[in-house]
Amino acid sequence: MASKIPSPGQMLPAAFYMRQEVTEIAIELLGKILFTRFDGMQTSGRIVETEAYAGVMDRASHAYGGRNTLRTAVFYREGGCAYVYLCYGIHQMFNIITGPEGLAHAVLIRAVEPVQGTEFMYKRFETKPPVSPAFLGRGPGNTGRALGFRTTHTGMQVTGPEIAVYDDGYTVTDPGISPRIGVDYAGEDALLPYRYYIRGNPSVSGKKALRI
DNA sequence: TCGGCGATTAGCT
DNA sequence: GCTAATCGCCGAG
Repeated sequence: MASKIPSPGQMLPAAFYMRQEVTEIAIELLGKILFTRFDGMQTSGRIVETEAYAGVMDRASHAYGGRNTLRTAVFYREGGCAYVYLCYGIHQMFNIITGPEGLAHAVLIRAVEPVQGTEFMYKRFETKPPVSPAFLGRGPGNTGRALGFRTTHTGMQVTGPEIAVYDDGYTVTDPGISPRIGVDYAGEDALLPYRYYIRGNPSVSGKKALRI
């Protein structure tokens, strides 16, 4: 599936991210191409796993309870900008802020299937034994690393030129749906069916460490 | 100012 | 199944 580079297609406009329904946006992002160009390296991957974070009412969200700090201020901006944060001191997690200004919704990109620039991705991993390309974008930490995201990219627009999302015509029918991963601290909100993925895709995370 | 901890991952038992 | 790695954030004091 990742063997050929798709035509660029149409970049999703800013209006796509400004809609109210964050779960709808998270589902529609499945199958789209996420592109980055950092430090002269162009890389892209097909989004195969996302999670929705529903603003100040969602205990799993960094904006829960209306929290508004230096780190989370970007949540309250108009949809269409990046939120990249450091997790466990190691992993750069890439999110897209959605909804109108003030709503504080976000979509976490949890996995991509590498499409373009895999040689740069391998370089970013300084990878040891050869692994399948699918491994490079499996899970949010690996996705952030493969595509070169850093926390300093927070606030950058995802409508180009450094970050962009394209629709190349790939369609997803019957996406998988489950509770979000790693948010047990969120109580009842941890049970919300806010994780979406392309069934059977080898880059989707969660499956027992099959590190091919 | 200080200390606990996290939207994770990989490697070892 | 268990845990180290690793550091900025944020609530407590």
